[in-house]
Amino acid sequence: MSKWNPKNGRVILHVDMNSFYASVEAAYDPSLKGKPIAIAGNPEERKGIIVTSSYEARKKGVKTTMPLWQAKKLCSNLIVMRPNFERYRKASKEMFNILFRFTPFVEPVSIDEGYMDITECEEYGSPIDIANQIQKIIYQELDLPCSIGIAPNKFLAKMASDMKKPNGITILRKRNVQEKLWPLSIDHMYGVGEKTALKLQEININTIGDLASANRAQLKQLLGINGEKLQDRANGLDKRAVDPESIHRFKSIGSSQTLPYDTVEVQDIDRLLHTLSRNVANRLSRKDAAGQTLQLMIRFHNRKTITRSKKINKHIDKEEEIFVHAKILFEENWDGTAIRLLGVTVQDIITKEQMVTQLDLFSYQEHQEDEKLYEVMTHLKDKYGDNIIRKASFNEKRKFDLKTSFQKDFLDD
DNA sequence: TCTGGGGTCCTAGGACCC
DNA sequence: TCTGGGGTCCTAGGACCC
Repeated sequence: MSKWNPKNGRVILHVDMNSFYASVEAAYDPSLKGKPIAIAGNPEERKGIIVTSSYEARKKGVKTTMPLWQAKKLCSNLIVMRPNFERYRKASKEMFNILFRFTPFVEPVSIDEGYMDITECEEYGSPIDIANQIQKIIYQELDLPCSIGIAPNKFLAKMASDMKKPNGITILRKRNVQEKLWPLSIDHMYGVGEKTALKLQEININTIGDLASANRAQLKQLLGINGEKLQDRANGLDKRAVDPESIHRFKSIGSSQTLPYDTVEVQDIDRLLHTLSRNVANRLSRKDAAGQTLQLMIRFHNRKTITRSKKINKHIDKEEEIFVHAKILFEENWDGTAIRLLGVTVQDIITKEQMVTQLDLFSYQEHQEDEKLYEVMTHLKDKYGDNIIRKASFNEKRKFDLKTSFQKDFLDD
């Protein structure tokens, strides 16, 4: 077997579990196998939409996010189950542990899919051998089906894993892009959603091949930087590394909930805000983290949705702190009409460990500077009054530097 | 009879600083 | 009375994904 050669490039796998939640349920209760299953929320609480469905249900036209009543109309013998996230998280963990047997370069991207960089995994055989082994082990040990894409980069691997479902293994080499990728409809491209597809179709870009050869300047004008990124991908180019650490660098933690009925009752609203704040606080505490920005989402009765956020002068992680800030934002932004959904998210998250480091730096450097500046400002305010800064004209302002000339003025005094 | 909940990344305008 | 432009932070919203 040939040694690794930089010229050969990387070998990336994308492992994608097939109708994951439904498959986990069927593995748990084998009597469900071969039957049309759907995982859906409770319609009594206005959460009756399809989260996932088995292939048997999909054959009848059942699709993710479809309202439950609509799915039942298409598939009268549909077996409907509530989601059991504990069960799915456990299966997910076991699945990723199997991937880690081959390499530490595993990047989970969601509960049911992940990338692997197997460039240096020759000891386990060729890429296709490895994909076969992974698929077999996941099936034997967990009784779960998956599709695997093999390619020189993440984008192509992702597109490849989508080509054969369920239980597929697809190799997508750069030299096959023209034949295998370009004929695909533009709305099948990863990264192209409904809005972008419409925009592209308007300028006569209907396939991935059309995008690959489109006028780059026009794309940039239409979609901004994303236009160039998508065109590179359409040409099979994607330099993103498989990053096993990305899972640890989470940036926000949030919780949102649709109310069983629209409400204007302050008790209902407060109860929900407390529940959401508690959810977020619990998850922050499990990750030993805190965040500096609080975001509130309000969906009104007419589905109009707004988000309002506020940066706070400290990192927060307790239920009460989160609640108080969420409540303030709510009061500032509620027009008194009925509420459908509320969401609370903590952003700008850092771990407690990082917080200690930052605090140390702050107290030894910036804090001292701040104190000096505060003295200066107090002095100037006493001398010139409260509006000194606001009164200064543009011209005067640009001549002065708060930190230097104000201090100089003060020290010369 | 409609349309959940968890995220990430990007953009854009105004404030503010230099 | 005339008067710039670049960089960063904050906030709101949009697009996308599973």
